[in-house]
Amino acid sequence: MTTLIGDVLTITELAREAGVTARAIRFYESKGLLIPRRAGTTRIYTHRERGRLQLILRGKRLGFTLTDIGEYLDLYDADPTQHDQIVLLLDKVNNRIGELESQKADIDDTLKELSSVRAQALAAM
Amino acid sequence: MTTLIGDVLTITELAREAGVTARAIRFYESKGLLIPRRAGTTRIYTHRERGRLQLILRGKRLGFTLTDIGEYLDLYDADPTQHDQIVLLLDKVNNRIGELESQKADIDDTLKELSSVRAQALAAM
DNA sequence: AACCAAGGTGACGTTAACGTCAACTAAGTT
DNA sequence: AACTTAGTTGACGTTAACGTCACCTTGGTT
Repeated sequence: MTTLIGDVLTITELAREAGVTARAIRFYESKGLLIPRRAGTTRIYTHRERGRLQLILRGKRLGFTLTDIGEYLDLYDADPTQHDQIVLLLDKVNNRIGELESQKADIDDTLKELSSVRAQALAAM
Repeated sequence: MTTLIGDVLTITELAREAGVTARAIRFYESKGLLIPRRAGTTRIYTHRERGRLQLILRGKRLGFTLTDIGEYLDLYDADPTQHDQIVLLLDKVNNRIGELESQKADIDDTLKELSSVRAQALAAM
């Protein structure tokens, strides 16, 4: 393949950079989460796609489904010039914030319990 | 069925209380995450099983697999009298704590971004 | 005795998120 | 020209976590 000029990547380069397989990246695209441009048939990835991939991976680490992540990504693309869009956007954002806040609470509860388990284990040594 | 006496529940009662299906509870048992006593063939659930079910559900909310959750539950059952067990336990606990801390960091990053999205939406109104 | 609701045990179906071929194409290499 | 190296598109396989029957059993109720 021709070496790409400028700040763009091929699928394998992006895959290695992000620590995922090329198959996974194509799969995300088939779900509409990534829409790279093409040079003929070959996919080319720019800074924008790299950012979106990072958001996808973070969403996965947080336990969201790809469908969830798709809606989440739409928040960034939503056109904030239409009033109805704004209201919808604010609603979605607030919901997501609520979800994450309660997830943080779960994590904090779990961390407390693990500290207690650890303390008991140390006491038994 | 005979009404159970004392602080114990049938599978449907536990299911309703926890907001899951009886099928799911039997499934968790088949994976070794719950081991209720039996009255004949009927499963009976005590305070202990209720607590474990809550831990299972929280683990799921946090995005862990049932296999992960199984190991996690073992941490509470581990016999802390044997030195080797303690060392292993501490290792697992510390790993889990590390995972959760980085998950919290992911959440905080996402919350910041969402706040920014929200601020921009509000500014556009 | 007849019945019925709650519970039990397989066994198969389903969705999500990829992995794994297989077969083909386009672009440099030798 | 022959070969090799990405990259592409189906198509089928796989694992996790249950849902959904279908069929059987048991303990109260009528």
